[in-house]
Amino acid sequence: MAQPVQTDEASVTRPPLSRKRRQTQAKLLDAALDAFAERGFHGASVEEICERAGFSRGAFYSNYSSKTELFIALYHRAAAATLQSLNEHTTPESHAPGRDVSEIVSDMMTNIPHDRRWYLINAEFALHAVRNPAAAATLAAARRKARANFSSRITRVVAQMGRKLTVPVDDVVRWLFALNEGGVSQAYLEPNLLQPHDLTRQVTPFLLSAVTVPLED
Amino acid sequence: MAQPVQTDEASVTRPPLSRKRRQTQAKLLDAALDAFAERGFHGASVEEICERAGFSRGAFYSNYSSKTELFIALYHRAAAATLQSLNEHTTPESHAPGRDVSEIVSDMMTNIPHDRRWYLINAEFALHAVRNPAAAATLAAARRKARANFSSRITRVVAQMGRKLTVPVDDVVRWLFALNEGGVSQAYLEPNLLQPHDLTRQVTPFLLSAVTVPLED
DNA sequence: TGTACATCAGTGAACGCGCGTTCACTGATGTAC
DNA sequence: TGTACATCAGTGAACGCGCGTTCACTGATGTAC
Repeated sequence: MAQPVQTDEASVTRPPLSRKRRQTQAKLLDAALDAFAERGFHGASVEEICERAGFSRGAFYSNYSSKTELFIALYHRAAAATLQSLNEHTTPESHAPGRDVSEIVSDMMTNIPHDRRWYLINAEFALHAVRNPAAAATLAAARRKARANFSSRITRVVAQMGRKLTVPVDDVVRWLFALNEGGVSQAYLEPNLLQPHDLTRQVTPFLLSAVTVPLED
Repeated sequence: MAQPVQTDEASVTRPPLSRKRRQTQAKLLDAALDAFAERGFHGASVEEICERAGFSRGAFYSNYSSKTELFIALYHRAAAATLQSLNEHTTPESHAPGRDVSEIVSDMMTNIPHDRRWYLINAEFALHAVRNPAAAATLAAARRKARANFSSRITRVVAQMGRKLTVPVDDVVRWLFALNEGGVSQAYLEPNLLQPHDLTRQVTPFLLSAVTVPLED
């Protein structure tokens, strides 16, 4: 009865969903985004999600086989959207004149879109993933993609600015992401002291100066 | 009936707990540490905690008025223990000869005790705190204490090594904590790729070199 | 040192409610001729 | 264009179970004399 939206097994060909069905699922996912963000996975009831979306609980289970599956579908949708928005920001920054690598990379980092709801859902999924290897694999894969995006953009910018890195670019990206994650977390804890990207903006220039040198050619 | 262990209102003088009672509470807290770490706040049932501790649920409610209150008591106990262990590490590091500030601070950071259970409980509490101002205040206060500990130790070490900081020490400590939090989180997600303090150990030297200069006197 | 009584600490059965999930059903949409 | 039928999409009442919490109780510990 339920139509799994995500499946690990490939080769499970399924008839495409009707327009109506896709709309219903989108509304359920929108409602779930708000509900999970406000109350967390356990705190948000299936009934609340359905009410917000304007459907009955039966409709829910006609589209998703469980609350967990809905959460996973929501995660995938949001992760895909984030990745796409990263790919669209594809480094026009480096064309700006009179700026150095530190500033450009700092801008790249602070241009990472942030959304409180997505932060909360991501954090909850990450916490779940520490206890659950399958979820950890999903999350690690999503993060690898995001890091790969930054690795290639940073590599390009560094070369364009006539410099080179003294450590592997993948390490630098991990450091930047760790810094950003911790900084965003501090900001959400003390919202009147810090904005989400404040720490990242402050530290990234120091870090990039410390790991780049002029390209000897 | 229940004996609140923590109270915001001061001046509520209460007779001291008997030895037996303190033992019971300690056993319940020990059991809760394991149970909450393994299954999370919602996943761990009161019954499971009581079973692990070797008590009935009635004993539980004779000591704590609710599951939430137990969690908070657990958080305070663990936070106090962590802080105490930090205060005991009170910078004998700087006596070692032939080392620079970067290495010493890097050691300080990587000597922060880490415990998977405590990480999980802390992360869950932090997530809760983003949605709950009262919890945010509690958590922010605990973190301020931990940062203050590092601020004073770093200030001392930097001066002893004949250098000075180019940015406020409190900012540097925030950056180091953000980096550490993000790094530990990455490590718990990919435990076979990273150890909890790997990123911190790699980055701290870069960061400290970038923000210290020789002391001109 | 023994007795009577009060308080303390913990027991365990019962309650009740919220919530995830199921299922028999109905109206709407699509299809064949 | 109309009719008959099958499939689709969603309804909403009901189920049942797990879990947090309560409460009447009992045995252990402390106190007064």
